[in-house]
Amino acid sequence: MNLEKIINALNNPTRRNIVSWLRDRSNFPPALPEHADLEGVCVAYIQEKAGLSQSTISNYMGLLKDAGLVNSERHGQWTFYSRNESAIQAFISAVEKELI
Amino acid sequence: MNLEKIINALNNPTRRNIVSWLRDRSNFPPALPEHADLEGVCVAYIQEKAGLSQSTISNYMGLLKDAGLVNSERHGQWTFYSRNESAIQAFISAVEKELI
DNA sequence: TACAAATATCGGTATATTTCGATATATGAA
DNA sequence: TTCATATATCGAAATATACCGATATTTGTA
Repeated sequence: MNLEKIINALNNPTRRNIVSWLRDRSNFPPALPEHADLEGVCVAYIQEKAGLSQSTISNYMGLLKDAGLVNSERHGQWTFYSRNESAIQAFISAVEKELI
Repeated sequence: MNLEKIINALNNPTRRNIVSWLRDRSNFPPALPEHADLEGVCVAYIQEKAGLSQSTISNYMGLLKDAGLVNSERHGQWTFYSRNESAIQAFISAVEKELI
């Protein structure tokens, strides 16, 4: 758990939004039928929702992944990102421990 | 409650340390006798503990204050900073609400 | 009033972050 | 193998942050 990296990753409103949006698949367009049973959301959908360039979102997802806040799985040409719930919980606990 | 400002203020290890150190007065040298009944810690003590320049710490305390995480009270030539517990608690709650 | 101490503000340099467009890579399909 | 699609990486410009030393401000005291 790298608190420094996590706070850094969350020190940006779009990245916080992404983590929040990923709570609910219905924040994004429906998955393609062949992806129906896969977890996570592809980069293109996140990009569309965030309204920033493809490269920026790819970079953001890399930061969130590197911080451990999201998981990624590649399936064919797509990378699917989903929340890492236990890491998010651990982060909250760490903030409480460090601050409270 | 400006989450953006707060996360920004906490996106620095020294500033997080300061908020943490302020939990316990005994992290600093004893107060002068004439300040014995005052809440908070003066800038010089915080500076000494942090090991950064006076201007940097003054700036940091301004950021923490502006974010609402600390209170300040001026008494004579001294400014005493103390934690704003309710703001800290509100921040934790906001992070939970936004992320969890 | 003059001085010293504590803190705040200013101006600057080095470094980091934001965000983009262009390009590279990987993969499925024709 | 060639092409199109999805994603990742690169290089750059604009902006923000981390700190510092120097200076200004405030206040108590000689």
